[in-house]
Amino acid sequence: MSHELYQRMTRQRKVILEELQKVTSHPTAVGLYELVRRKMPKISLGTVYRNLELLARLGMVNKLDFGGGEARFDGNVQHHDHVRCVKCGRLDDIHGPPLDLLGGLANDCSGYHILGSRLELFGICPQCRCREDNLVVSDNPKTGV
Amino acid sequence: MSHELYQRMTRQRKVILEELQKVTSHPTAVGLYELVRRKMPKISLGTVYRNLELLARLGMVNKLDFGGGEARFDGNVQHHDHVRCVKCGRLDDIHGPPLDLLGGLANDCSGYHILGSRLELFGICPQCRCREDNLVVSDNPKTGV
DNA sequence: GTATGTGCAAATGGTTTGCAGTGGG
DNA sequence: CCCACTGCAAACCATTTGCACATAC
Repeated sequence: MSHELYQRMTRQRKVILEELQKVTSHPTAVGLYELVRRKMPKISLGTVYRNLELLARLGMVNKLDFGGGEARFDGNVQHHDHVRCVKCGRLDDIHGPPLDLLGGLANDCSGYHILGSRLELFGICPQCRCREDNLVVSDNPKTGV
Repeated sequence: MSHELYQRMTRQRKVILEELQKVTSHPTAVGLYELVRRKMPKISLGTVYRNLELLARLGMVNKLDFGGGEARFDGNVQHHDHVRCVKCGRLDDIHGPPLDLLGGLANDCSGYHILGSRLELFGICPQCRCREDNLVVSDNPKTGV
């Protein structure tokens, strides 16, 4: 998306990108920090934040910043929509045809120059529906890992 | 939405609700705090936050918590979508037919029990387009007031 | 060699909370 | 009269930033 280029591919930047592309779980910055620390124990959280921000600007990762406290990150940069669980905050992909709504809407947006759109669905995730039935699951909704 | 009821209609709660319903500008908590202080100078920011949270739980106001730092609040509780300006953070209503997308999507959402949806468009607002042409506007994007 | 990147720790900014006192019903 | 609510200030938590050192190129 941007034409800015990073200057150096540091070991840290490489591991951060690789670990994020390896998972499908939309980790938070802290969750990814914990993943990356397994490979590189001395990395700092600040470095993870700085690199995620840079990679997001470069369009190499997606920052999913739908309110609710923490942002989540996605190594899949193709446009796709998401579903969030209102109970645990878990975020999943929506598989299926992308929603192209811009055509019909761009005309009546109070004079805005429309650049893009984002759809968030919310509901109860399968895990939380199970929990309601007293079944145990092992995911950690807090860090998204 | 919720069946919880507040216990007391305090002066503070009343003014907060009235001031929010009076404007169409989707203020932040701090922006609303400043509006309310004109009527009630000794009110505290914590009280504004506590009441906004309660009123949102009761479905009497809408909390618009699309990432990007601060949440914004809307006294109009009818469902309607929003456009956000990527330059100044301003948030406007989308006037026009509501987007009912749930029907076609609910089937393929990874087993989620879908409760609702929210569409955010983003672009450049009329004010920022003017600013690019060196015109002056008086809005305060910071507080949304 | 050198500017960019890192680790660390402190700062920031929006929001929440503990507590002692207030007031709505 | 009493418990929910308030003002105040401190705490919280995700994120950002300043600084001295390290390292990719």
